[in-house]
Amino acid sequence: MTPNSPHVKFAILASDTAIFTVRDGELLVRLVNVDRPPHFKNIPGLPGGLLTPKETADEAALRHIEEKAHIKASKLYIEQLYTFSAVHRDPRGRVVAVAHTALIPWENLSATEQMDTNGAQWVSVSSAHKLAYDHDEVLTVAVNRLRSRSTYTTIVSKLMPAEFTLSELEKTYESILKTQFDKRNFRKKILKLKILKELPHKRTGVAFRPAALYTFASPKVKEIEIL
Amino acid sequence: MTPNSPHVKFAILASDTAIFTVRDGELLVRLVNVDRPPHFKNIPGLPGGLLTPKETADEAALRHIEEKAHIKASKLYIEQLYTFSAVHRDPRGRVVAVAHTALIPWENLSATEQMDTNGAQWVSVSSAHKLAYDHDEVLTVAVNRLRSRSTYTTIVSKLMPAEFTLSELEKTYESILKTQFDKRNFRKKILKLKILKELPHKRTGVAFRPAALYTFASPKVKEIEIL
DNA sequence: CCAAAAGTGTTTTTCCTACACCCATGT
DNA sequence: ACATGGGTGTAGGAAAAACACTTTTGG
Repeated sequence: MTPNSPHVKFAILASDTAIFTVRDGELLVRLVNVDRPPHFKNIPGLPGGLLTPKETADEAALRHIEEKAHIKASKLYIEQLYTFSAVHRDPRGRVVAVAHTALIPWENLSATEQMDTNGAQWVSVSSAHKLAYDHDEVLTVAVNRLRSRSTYTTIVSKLMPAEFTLSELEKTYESILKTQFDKRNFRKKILKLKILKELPHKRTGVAFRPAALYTFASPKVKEIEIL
Repeated sequence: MTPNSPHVKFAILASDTAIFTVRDGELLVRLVNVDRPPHFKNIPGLPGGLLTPKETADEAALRHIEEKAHIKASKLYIEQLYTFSAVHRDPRGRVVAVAHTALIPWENLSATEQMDTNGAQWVSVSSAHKLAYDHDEVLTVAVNRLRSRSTYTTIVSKLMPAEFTLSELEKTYESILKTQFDKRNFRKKILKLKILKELPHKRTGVAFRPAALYTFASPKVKEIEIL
């Protein structure tokens, strides 16, 4: 069996993505409408689709994000998650899916991207169930991996806007990990890691004491014990 | 483009595996001979091969491990690593590879499995270079992931035999992480985690004080801060 | 009795946790 | 002046790090 034997070209490759953001202390995922009768009639699912011969799994993921989730792909951070290769995961035939996780700060979304449009919508992760294909499983793996990676990498940086307060960062961690932190201890811990830079200006236009603004010192997601 | 259009079945799926073991404080990887002229003439590479329509990526990985690395697959622990989908990663055509990491304690290998046979050989990770296909990259990703996971999961349990001493466990960590630990502090730390069970008997037949034997309390690989 | 690895305890320092009040601003 | 979230310090306990000698066995 070699790559030139036509009979080995049986599989179809797909790419599905769990796109996350955090709004008002809640972890959201972007779902799209899946309408593929007879198996799926207007069922929510993760945005995704087939690979073309000339693109990598990442490129296909980004393309389908634009086409189906209606979010500009260049604004997203994307990571490969897991490849789902169960023989009957797609009822229509053998489709192997390379799943991805994508992250975007809510503030970086345009007004239309924040909206529910063209069958795409932002849904709280806790209420995203009964998805098409094996997307319940994909989403579970994605959320678990995001939780896990939040504790030993700087991946949360990809959910924060360019400038943010320490309280906002704390709320983001709390919404991902579903825990509460002590404000003073959280600040001490994060600042000791030296992964943030304090900015010279402060948040203005609020009806209370203006908070100091921070930014991540490096755009790279680094492995470092966080919490 | 649907799964029924024949032109989307362009890709060939493969599965490659980095099989690791530790012998004498050295991390080894199993390499096989790749002989696919004109591109690869007797070049070392990771064991792997194509998927058939009826098997998952994991099943294909285990099958190729038996066929090419000549190691009984049921003895291995296997985890999916990453899917490599670069368009030209295989010079013969579009082949997407789902790479895996497999682990086995050296002591669990049979005499023939420990040997270099049929083009398969155990090679120190530090001297495994110039591999076929993109296997240099695959191996780098595999080693980095193994290192990383050693610090926050109990994955090292899959490199330890059923019974081992604390010194042997320490040496295994040291060979993976390329660091040295203080014997006393290492013991305190590991024992405090309660992931080991002390066995009632001791190592016999050695020309020095017999060491207490331990085993992992659970066969599962768990996420827990280790080092 | 020697060689070899096993096993152990203390001190110091760092880190974690729990906890409550004053501060700066806009309205 | 008040409402709102911002920002801070300390004490006590736990964990980490540094460090060297005694023990047990086979030969």
